[in-house]
Amino acid sequence: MPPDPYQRDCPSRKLLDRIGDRWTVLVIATLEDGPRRFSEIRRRVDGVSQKMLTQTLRALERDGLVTRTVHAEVPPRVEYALTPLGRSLLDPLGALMRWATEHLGEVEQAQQAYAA
Amino acid sequence: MPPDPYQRDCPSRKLLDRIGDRWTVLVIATLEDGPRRFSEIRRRVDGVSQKMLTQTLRALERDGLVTRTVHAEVPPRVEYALTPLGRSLLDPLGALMRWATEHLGEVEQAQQAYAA
DNA sequence: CGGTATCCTCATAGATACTG
DNA sequence: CAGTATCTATGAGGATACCG
Repeated sequence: MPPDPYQRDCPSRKLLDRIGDRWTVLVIATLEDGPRRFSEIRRRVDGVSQKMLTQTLRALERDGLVTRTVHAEVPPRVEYALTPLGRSLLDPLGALMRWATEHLGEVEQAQQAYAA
Repeated sequence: MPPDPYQRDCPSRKLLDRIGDRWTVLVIATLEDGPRRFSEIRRRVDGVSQKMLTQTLRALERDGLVTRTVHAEVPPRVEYALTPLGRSLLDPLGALMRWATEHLGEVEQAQQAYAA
């Protein structure tokens, strides 16, 4: 029996939740073109708090989507990069982001029509 | 300037949040093969409360992704169906669900490795 | 620089009860 | 059947302070 996110206790539902998470989507996309430092990601993903970014990155690390590399320098430099598994998420998440930006106008029109 | 979900106040970010929502994903997918009644959707999406399902469906209706049709019968029959705009989300969301089910095993392995 | 720890709040999911 | 209304509590997430 394959995983079934329609079932409430199937682990795939939790996974689906996490990969659709607001910060996860943007963080993964940020790492598309190569390793990035903590502060670079934070600047790129406007509005993410340090706490949430740390939390999101830890979860991605645990799930094997991202690696964390500490360079022994002063000041410390920490770089995050996508694993092959993480890279395999780029297409699905990219499609989602593209949908949101491309269809935003239609959605806003629908909202105005609905208000009336 | 196109919508940019990296910006905290861009409406596309809210939209992205909503289409990645746990219930939204499953509800949209449930409507893939045609109109469904409220109770059918509720049974299919295991664990969703009446409140959350109503809320999710209302949001989808407002955003122009789903239509709501009340059939004047006793007992009342209410059917939900995807609009063309809603159908255009099937591919991106389907890809996301497929990713979650196909890579669940790898993620779980990574989690076990991380624990050690 | 890149965190961790703590506190606090406020949104929202869930449970429950009621209705056209 | 398909909701609405109300209450509660839980936990996501922000603010702040401190640390290696």
